[in-house]
Amino acid sequence: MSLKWLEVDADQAARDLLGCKVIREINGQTLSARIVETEAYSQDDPASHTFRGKTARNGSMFGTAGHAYVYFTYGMHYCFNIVCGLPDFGAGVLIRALEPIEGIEAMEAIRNQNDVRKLMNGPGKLCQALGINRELDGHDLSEPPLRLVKEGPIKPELIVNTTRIGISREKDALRRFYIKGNPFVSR
DNA sequence: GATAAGATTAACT
DNA sequence: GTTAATCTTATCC
Repeated sequence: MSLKWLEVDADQAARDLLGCKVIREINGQTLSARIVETEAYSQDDPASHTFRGKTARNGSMFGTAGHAYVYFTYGMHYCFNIVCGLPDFGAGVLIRALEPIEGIEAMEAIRNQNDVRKLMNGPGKLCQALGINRELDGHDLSEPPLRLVKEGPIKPELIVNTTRIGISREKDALRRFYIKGNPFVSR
């Protein structure tokens, strides 16, 4: 399936990604989960890694929509983004929380966490649960071992739009989106 | 070459 | 609510 539908601006992509499914194949095992919380970032936004142009770290965000941008932060966590918009414009959507579907036991083991609500309710947590690291930076999400499948759309009245979490610039921008009432949202 | 900050998390008080 | 853990990257000498 083509991921051409991600060639839209980051805010639209962040909305469209809610409800979509992420499928990870690892060690002969299949893990899957549904996107319930996202944040939009783009080159014209001072809070975005791409604001000051292309670097070795953020290069994949200037690539084709539907690919992954994975970065390492705070000395211990990875964060998973989905590139959107047109090539050469650095934009993407941070996946902040997922609702576990398949492979819950395996993920509980790797996370050392047996409460499913706390399994993938944060950007660093879901990367640990799915075994996402820098090796997947730039990966085409229409191909294994990490795929994105369109689902939804979520009804507009079920999407909550708020300020983003954990940033120091552009704190007032309403670029965080999550599914109303979903128990797997980070906060 | 040095330094400060970071799209976080878990464990405390 | 506060803080430690831990290290890469961007930015500035």
